[in-house]
Amino acid sequence: MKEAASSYSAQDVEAEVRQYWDDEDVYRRVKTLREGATRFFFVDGPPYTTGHIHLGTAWNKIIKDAVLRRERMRGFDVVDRAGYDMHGLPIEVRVEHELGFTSKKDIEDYGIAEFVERCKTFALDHKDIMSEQFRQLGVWLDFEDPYQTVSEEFIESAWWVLQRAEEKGLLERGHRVVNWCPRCETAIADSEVEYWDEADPSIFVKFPISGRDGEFLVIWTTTPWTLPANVGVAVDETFTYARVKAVRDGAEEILWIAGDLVESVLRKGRYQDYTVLETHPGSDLVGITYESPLAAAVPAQKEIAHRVVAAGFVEMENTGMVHIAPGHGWDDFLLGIAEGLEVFCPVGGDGRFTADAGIFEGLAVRDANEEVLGALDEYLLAKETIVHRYGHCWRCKMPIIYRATEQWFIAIPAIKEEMLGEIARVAWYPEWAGSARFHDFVADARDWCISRQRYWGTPIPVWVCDACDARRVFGTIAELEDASGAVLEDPHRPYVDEITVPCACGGTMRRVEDIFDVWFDSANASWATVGFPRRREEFEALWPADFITEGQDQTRGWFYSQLGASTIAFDRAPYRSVLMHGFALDAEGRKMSKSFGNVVSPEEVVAKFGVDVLRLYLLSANAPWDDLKFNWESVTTVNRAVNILWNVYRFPLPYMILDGFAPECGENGRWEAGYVLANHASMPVEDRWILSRISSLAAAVEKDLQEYQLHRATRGLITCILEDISRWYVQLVRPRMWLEEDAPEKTSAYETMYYVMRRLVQLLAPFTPHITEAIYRNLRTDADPASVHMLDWTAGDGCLIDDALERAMDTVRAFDDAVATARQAGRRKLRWPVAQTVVVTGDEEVAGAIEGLRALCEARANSRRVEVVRDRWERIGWRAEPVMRGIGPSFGKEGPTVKALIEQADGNLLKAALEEKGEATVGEGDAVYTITAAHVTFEEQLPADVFAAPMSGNATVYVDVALDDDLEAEGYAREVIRRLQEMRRQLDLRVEDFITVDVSVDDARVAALLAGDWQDFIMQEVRASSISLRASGGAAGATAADLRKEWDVEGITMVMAVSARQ
RNA sequence: GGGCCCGUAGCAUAGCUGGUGGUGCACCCGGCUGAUAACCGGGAGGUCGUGCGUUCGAAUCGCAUCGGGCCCA
Repeated sequence: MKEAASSYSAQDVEAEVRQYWDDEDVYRRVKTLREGATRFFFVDGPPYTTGHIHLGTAWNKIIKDAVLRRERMRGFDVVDRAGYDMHGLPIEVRVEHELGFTSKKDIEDYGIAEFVERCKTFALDHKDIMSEQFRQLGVWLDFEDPYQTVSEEFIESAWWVLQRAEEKGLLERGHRVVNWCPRCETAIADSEVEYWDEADPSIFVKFPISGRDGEFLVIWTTTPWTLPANVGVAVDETFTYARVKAVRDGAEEILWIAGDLVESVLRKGRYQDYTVLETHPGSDLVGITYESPLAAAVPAQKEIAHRVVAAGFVEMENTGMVHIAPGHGWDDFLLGIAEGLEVFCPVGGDGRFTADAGIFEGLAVRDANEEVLGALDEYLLAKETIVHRYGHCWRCKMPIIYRATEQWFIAIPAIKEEMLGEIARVAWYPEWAGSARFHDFVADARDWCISRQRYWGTPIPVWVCDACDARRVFGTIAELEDASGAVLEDPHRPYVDEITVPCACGGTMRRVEDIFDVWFDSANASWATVGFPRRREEFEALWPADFITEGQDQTRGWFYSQLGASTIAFDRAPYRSVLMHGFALDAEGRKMSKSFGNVVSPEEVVAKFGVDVLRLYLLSANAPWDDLKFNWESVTTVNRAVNILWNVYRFPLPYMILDGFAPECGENGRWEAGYVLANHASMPVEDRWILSRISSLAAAVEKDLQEYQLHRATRGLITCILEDISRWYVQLVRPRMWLEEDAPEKTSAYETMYYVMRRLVQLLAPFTPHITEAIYRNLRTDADPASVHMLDWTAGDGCLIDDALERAMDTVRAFDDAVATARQAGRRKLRWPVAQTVVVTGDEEVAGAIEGLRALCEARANSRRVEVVRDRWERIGWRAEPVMRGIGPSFGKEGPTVKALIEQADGNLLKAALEEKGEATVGEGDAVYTITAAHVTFEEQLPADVFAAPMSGNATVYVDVALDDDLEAEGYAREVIRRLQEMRRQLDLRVEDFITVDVSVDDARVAALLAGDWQDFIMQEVRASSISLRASGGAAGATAADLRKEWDVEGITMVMAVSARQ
């Protein structure tokens, strides 16, 4: 054992520990230690390899690390392979940016091979940067060999699943409306769409009804550019629609508008007057045909048979009639299929109109809005601007469009019931994450569009014959190489695109150009992480995962994609238990974002307070599943707790070292808590108490962790350090630390303190791995495991738990508080002894606790005697209070005299007389009055020097602060001692050093009080080899002293001189 | 527009199987001090987001509404 630094420096401690872990390869050794034990299969949700980690990413990995460190301590051989998500559009966009590209054409001109190579380099570089950042957070995952979605092995696992989907008939190719980014020129998933407010035109348009001149259907839209693709109008069959004659500037026209909306629509169109001619249910309108108002501008529109159809999604808003363009809307598309409407989509992948769009050809769709409005001419009934939420590409932030395209889908609805059944079998923390949130999400799930028209991703392993259109899905690279006769060096584009396969029909099969949605990559993590399908043993032994944990955003992300892929492949969920955690927000509960400037980086916190404080803060601040509102003040508070842990740890070290203390060990030389387990029955009561507390704490921590109540576990630990160890046990045990002789009480104190620290670091190790390692390494015996992280987990020593003692000690602490309050009221400092302290209570448990722990109470209260009185303490007197309401009627104008007499009377005598005879007399001579209970009430009266304070638990504490010579002498002696100790400290003396002392007191009486026994007491307490204590004015004190100070002690000047003994 | 979660003193948080609202930090006053840029006691500070309802009684249950977050449309 070495002494510890006098103040905790996170930087020093953590750097040293990290150095030790590196030098000794501790992480590997911990893993080796558990090899061969029961496996615990954890799967890391792969962060995307772009940019740096933020507080949320840090929180995520810290939760994982805390859980896994504990599982290792519990004896499991933990599968802890880190993972990275490395394909996809975000990286493509970053690389495009670096190269100054603006379109897919730029990429193709540059060369797909070169482009993909740059994407790969980007992903690999950022993977390494992030691994280093995670390591800096003390995260022990396997970053040496992480699974990477770009690896051949991983790609193969995705292929294998797609082949299963094909076998089950779940893989579909179809013409669908998808979210389309016109800049990236690809379909993007619903989950890749970000919404924010955008200003758009809000227009009301007249569609001329066929064969009825001057009669129109009125529709509303915010996307004028979709009008060239209009093929129908939807109505609700049950709504009432009005046929209205409307007048504007003298001209009349007939308009169809939903009845309730006529007024508002016509006002927007600035019509001066109108008459409702007739009303009809929507069902009557179905089948009406109309012409496109853009027929002149878009020739293709002339060929389209426009008609009114019924739909369930129409709402009583705007005009109650919905413009239908199946090529540009999801609902429109489904309705179009159902109604046999044409799917017309005159927009290309670049977001520009094609030749089918007539005069609009070549225009980017959103830019074409103005042109369309112009072409509408008199058909435009009204135009406003609306600000509404509109979707944008998550990477390039361009507004998305909806576009009907050829895509690949997984038919999720076909396996939805199975997925819901699996959700119910998984253990969710919290429960509602699965039963409510995830369940509802999956219940609404639609087909999953898995294809993207991009370059950097897992290629979709589908080959289609250019002659007969037959298709083949390859599940492994070997299978593809077999069929093609070619060797695939790299499964990425463009290499894989070069592979052709002969078709049975004699034609040639070529790969479809698409790549997978990145979510389809990470969906395979649970089997790819153990090398499936190439290697099967691990998979069969381990899968599905025992535990995963990710943020609530992954409900629609990784929790979902994994469940989907796993249901396709194995008909079951890929995880047994899931902890869903919250989001890291700023102090105001707002999302951290660069544009708000409210981002707090993990590095910032680490630089100020260290990794352990960051970890303990993140884990204790709130429940894992609640959003975390980052708060610097709370971080400071946690920092304080960690500092106190350090202080508590270092407090006994100098004494232990001085005494050459070594904890009692087993025959193998390891510490096994042998001393306390064997001797606890005979140990001092405060030792037994703290041993019980630590054991109870361990049991509580265990229970909390079983439910992933990480915040409760960590808060329990922090509270124990602060309340039980620092504020109580250390205070109680302190005197025993400097007992000179080899006393059994001292051994007991050392063994207890040692036990407390050993158990504490064991329980804290998963959460604050550095400081616990530093403490453990200093405390461990040579035969003990080298690292705290090699220890076995503990749920506490049940045999040390003594509930009754814990309750009794709670009572003593309440007593301690009450004494302090009473002393404060009596203005008697704790340093000054008092003669008597009395606890008045009718509560036998309180009485028993005080009496059972009387010596402790006396020491804490600095009281010569502590007594319990069951009913009434005889020293509490009664003060008589006159009752004027009774005195007035009885004594008339003598009332004030009686009042004064009662106030002066001895309340105790008065009360006794009244209780005995029912009446009493006050006054003397001629003025004697007889009073009864009607004239007086009694209040408690404390003797002059007694002060009271209520104590929780039906008790009151009374402290008699009166001084006699002896008490006063001790008080002054303690005042002198405290100041001499302060001087020792200023001289920076070691605990074992002796001093010589000279004290001159500017008060002869006090100097006399201190002479004799008290002088010896002072010598002993301050470790003085000689002392000269006298009244000042006599011979001058020694002139030479290491330190001389003049003190004001309770108004008396004392000059003290201290020298270290040579 | 829908689903889920959160909303308690200046800040953070406990209580949420209904019975007079706790704790920590910060603040003010006092004390202690051989852990000492620690520690202890006391005090002040709350419309438990808002409204309505159920109940003898609601922070706690129900409905509505507002604000924040994640997700979906």
